[in-house]
Amino acid sequence: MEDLARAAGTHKSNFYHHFPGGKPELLRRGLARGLDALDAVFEEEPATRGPAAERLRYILRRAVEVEFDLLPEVALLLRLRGNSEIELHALERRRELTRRLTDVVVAAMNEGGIRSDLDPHLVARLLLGVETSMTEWLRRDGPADARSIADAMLTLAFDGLNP
Amino acid sequence: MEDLARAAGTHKSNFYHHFPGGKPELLRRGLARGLDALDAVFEEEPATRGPAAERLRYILRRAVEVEFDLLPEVALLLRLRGNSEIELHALERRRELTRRLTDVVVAAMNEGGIRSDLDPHLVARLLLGVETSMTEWLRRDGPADARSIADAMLTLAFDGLNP
DNA sequence: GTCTATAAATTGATAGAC
DNA sequence: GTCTATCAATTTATAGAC
Repeated sequence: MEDLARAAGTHKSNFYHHFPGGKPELLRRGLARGLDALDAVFEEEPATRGPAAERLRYILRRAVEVEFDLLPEVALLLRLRGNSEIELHALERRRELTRRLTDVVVAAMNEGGIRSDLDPHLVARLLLGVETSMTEWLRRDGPADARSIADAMLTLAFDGLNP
Repeated sequence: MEDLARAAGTHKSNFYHHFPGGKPELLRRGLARGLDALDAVFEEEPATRGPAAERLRYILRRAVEVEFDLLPEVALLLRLRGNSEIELHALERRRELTRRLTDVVVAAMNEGGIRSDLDPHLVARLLLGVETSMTEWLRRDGPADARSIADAMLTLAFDGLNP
């Protein structure tokens, strides 16, 4: 909290004065921002219509963009342990995200848009794992932009490494 | 430390009595175990000879097995922040692992074993990201074993989702 | 609104009895 | 070797002056 107040150019006491709720509320809001942004992707028009395989591609691409925009918040989602009510609630929301992604994977399999010989829940977890693990090395000022990273990620996920 | 001592069926003081170095040494050893195990995979015979694409498949498969065997230790590698000398050293070793994996990816590309239109360093990061993110949901007593998870992961990475 | 000072709780670690 | 008691540092949070 000392470091945060310093970064904001003030003191801890002033920070608490202007920000009721303290550390737990800070965590709650950060997690909510990341989760809301990822939830919102599923509500975007291209994520709700058309072939499920295309919706899946869209969602994965937009998720990379969200990570670029909300890097600290999404990074929090990678580090949840469930050590408090706030973390438990965020974990449940993260699981709900996995379920929504799984639903799209299942739909794409049923439509024949993607291969159907893999466990859809496992596929969703692996895809979400690639996404969230990016927060470890993504930098908004890094050499690659969101689009090129999403391109590579989608090529890897859909076309595979085989030549 | 209280929780750890309790889990070991004793008290903090007794824990410190039998384990010089305290918390930092505990972290150092945990990280070293995970890193040593992953390093060792690269030294195994199938990882050192034959087509690079096959070596890559072998390394990724063995990494899943290592995660099953050393779940808590490998999970630590996902949460490094560099807040101490110990973490900085572990981060450097984790980067070295990424470099070794990148080398195999580059070799596979040069041999024509995998597609070469992607940035090899990015590919290595994405693959390592899938691996490390598994520690979030892998359970040794879970429904799937290491082999079937590795199978699915390799199918996804090499053949892709396209039908 | 912003500061200094300090309370209150947690926790990494040790002393010392037995 | 194992325990109780406690220290000491850290850190979350507040009181109260200005």
